[in-house]
Amino acid sequence: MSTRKRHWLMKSEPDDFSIDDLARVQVEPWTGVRNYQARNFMRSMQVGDGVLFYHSNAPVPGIYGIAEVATTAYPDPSQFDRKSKYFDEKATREQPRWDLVDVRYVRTLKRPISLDDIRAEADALGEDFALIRKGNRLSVLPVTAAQWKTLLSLE
DNA sequence: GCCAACGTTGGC
DNA sequence: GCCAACGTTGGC
Repeated sequence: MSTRKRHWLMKSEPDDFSIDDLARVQVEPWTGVRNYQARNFMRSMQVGDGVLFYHSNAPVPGIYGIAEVATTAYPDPSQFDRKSKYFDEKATREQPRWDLVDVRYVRTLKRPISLDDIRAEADALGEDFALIRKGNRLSVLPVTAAQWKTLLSLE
């Protein structure tokens, strides 16, 4: 099965895991997503899909780099780990609740695209762009090809 | 199934 | 650290 490459935006707190960390390790399992909508987006990802790496809770929140999806979704091991802060006692190996994908480093932006920059393009990005919708807290969200192009033109 | 209480996200 | 927004939980 093969469909066209899709695009996503994934948020990370840089104190926890930044684009520089991804550049160092190259490939990282995107652990800790505990929101069903975000999980479902990861389940629909395909290897090679483009990822905008977004820093949240940062001095300047925004897009700092590009990554790509390196695996399809599989169970997030931290849900079974009693010592992990992501442990979920309702998850079992037979019936996992939470999935993740591995993400591979592609490049760091020459110039980060700040949330302010992104908001300034709200008209071009459209009402449906979840990142700048009021109150949005999704940590994994879809980006259309047109939005991807618009965003990267701001670099 | 409703909804109040609670927890989390994330910008500021 | 504050707080608005929103998701989840659990009593009923």
